[in-house]
Amino acid sequence: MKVREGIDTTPRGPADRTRRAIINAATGVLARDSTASLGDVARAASVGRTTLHRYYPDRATLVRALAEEAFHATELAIGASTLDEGPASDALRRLLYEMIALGDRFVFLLREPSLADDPQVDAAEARTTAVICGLIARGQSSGEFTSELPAAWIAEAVGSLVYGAWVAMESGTVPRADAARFAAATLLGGILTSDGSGAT
Amino acid sequence: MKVREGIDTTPRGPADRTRRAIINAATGVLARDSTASLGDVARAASVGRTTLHRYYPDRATLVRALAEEAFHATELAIGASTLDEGPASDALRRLLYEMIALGDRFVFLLREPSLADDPQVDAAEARTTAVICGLIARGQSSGEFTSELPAAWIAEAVGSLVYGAWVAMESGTVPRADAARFAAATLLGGILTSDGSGAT
DNA sequence: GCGAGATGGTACATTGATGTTCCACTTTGG
DNA sequence: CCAAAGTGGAACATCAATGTACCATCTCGC
Repeated sequence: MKVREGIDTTPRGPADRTRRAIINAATGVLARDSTASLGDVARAASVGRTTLHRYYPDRATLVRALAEEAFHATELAIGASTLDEGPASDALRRLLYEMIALGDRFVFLLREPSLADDPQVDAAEARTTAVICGLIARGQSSGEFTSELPAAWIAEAVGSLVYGAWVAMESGTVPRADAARFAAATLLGGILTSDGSGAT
Repeated sequence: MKVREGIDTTPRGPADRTRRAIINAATGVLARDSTASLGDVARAASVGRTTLHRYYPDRATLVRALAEEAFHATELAIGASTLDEGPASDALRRLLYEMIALGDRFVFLLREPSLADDPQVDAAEARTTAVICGLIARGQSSGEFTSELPAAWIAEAVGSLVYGAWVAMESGTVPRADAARFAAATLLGGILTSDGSGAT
């Protein structure tokens, strides 16, 4: 069995379809309940538990595969946001839209406890954080973004708001179509009215 | 993993001290890893596993007690923020400070999977959410806060940023002393510079 | 139709967390 | 000082999740 399989996008074999079904279902289930049993995962994927083990002998192996998939998707999202082009604020807005479109996949990375201090994951996270911090720094030196807040904090706020948007969509608090727009508006402009007066 | 101590409010019985030690330690441990074993919890509380069971026979019982404690603390925090007084923006700022000061206790509520669809918890959460939404609505009708964003979303954003601030403190990304200020600045004013020009 | 590949189900062994019981030890209040 | 309360540890029994083995079935392409 090849080591890196589930990561690539190419719709190869006919039965590799199963692998993707498992990846997708497992990400969804585990993002919502990290303590779900493998039986739950298998059921969500409409697959026998045996088959699940055939593809991913371990729970650890499965989780790792999901993490790699999720990170790959995240990197694609970052790439699709073309962070180097145009005003930093527009780039950041694009990034928020792309990250929120990741749905499950981003949230899974935040919520799976076993990934908490995994060196591989930490490294991948550091990489993407660095890219985002780069964008923030660009916006700060161009004068678009405030320099009163450290770039690292703003990067953290990006993640938090993406997470919040997911929760809000998940609970029905906010329509899926609006979530990204709301998150972007909140992060960029805050919630104060422009003049700040309390005038009615 | 050190857990904070002196949060105790009611200096009741002499050996009820143990109960508080367990509550505090357990909240800290489980907020960081919801899959931690009861042995881990007991060790963090410097208590025998037997003693832990003596106070909380069940894991479920323990978790419920922690949740009640956490919600109580949250309600105290909201109360201490005097949300009805003064400008809504100041009130919201106070709320952020208080909630971030909750530390573990707020995060635990977000991360414990078994609380996900607990009716008691949902009810308590709805109560606090309603209060926060009330504050937001007040700010919106006074013209302080934008009305372009639904109050429910802003309330969600509050929670997300509190969570983000905790993570940032936890990872050392942001000094504990600054986290609340950063979160408040981000939520209220956003990250764009006031004029929005890209002028250097 | 046939064989290869893939799947699902049953059955089983293992493991780690959990909850309980019992007992010896320490602390504390009187 | 003594009894009561509180505590920790060892030693279980239980249980759910996990991982494995085996087999029957299904569905392809040929």
